[in-house]
Amino acid sequence: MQDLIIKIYDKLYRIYGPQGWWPILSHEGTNPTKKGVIKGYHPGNYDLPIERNDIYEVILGTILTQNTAWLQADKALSHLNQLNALEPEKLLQLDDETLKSAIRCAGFLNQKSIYLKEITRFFIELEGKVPTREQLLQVKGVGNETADSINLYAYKQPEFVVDAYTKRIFTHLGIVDEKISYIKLKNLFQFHLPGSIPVYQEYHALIVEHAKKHYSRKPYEDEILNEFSLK
DNA sequence: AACCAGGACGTGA
DNA sequence: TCACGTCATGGT
Repeated sequence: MQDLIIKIYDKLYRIYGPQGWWPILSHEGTNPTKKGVIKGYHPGNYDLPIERNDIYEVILGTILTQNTAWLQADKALSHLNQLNALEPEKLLQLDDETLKSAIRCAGFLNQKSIYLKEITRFFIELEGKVPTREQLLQVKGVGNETADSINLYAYKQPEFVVDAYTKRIFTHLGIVDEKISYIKLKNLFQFHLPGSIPVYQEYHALIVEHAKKHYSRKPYEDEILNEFSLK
């Protein structure tokens, strides 16, 4: 099992290369494997985000992309940027209708407009400090995956991110039961991996990249990771 | 023209 | 805890 988790990572990394997550608007993309939206990815650079507004932008993105294609979240961020609102104090000044129209393309506009302002107030109160997982989970609109995404990609903390794709791939391979909880699956990865921020960041991104290509429509056929199947 | 997208929340067993 | 309905828009 230990080798399995690492071997799968190695193979995905060999195939797809560094993913450059989390994409940031102001950083021009250089990842040729990505179609459509390559803007903002910064493969191989694990120092980002550095600037306060870039950290904030990553956080906004984690909310906007909930159950939504990144392309749409990216558009919403561009709209906010046009409104000069990729800064916490500015976003709070937007009236709700303006905010909703800016993020409409990302769906769930009524909830997400509330969530964005909630997380923004929380972000300001932090005053630059790194939030704990428990603190994040208390913010309305922040669940397990979003909390871990914020910690891993905005604050570079060692929290492994699990998403629907992760569960889909690893249940398909017969490595875990489909009813496994978020926390148990997360702990499985953290137990078998070195506590490396780049590895955590890449592994989740690689899972998403691989799943988009091979797990978006049933029946799932994964000739790439099939050699690791336990079924 | 259904199906899907880098989930979270509220509710009732 | 845990399963289930709901939230919304846009791409394929």
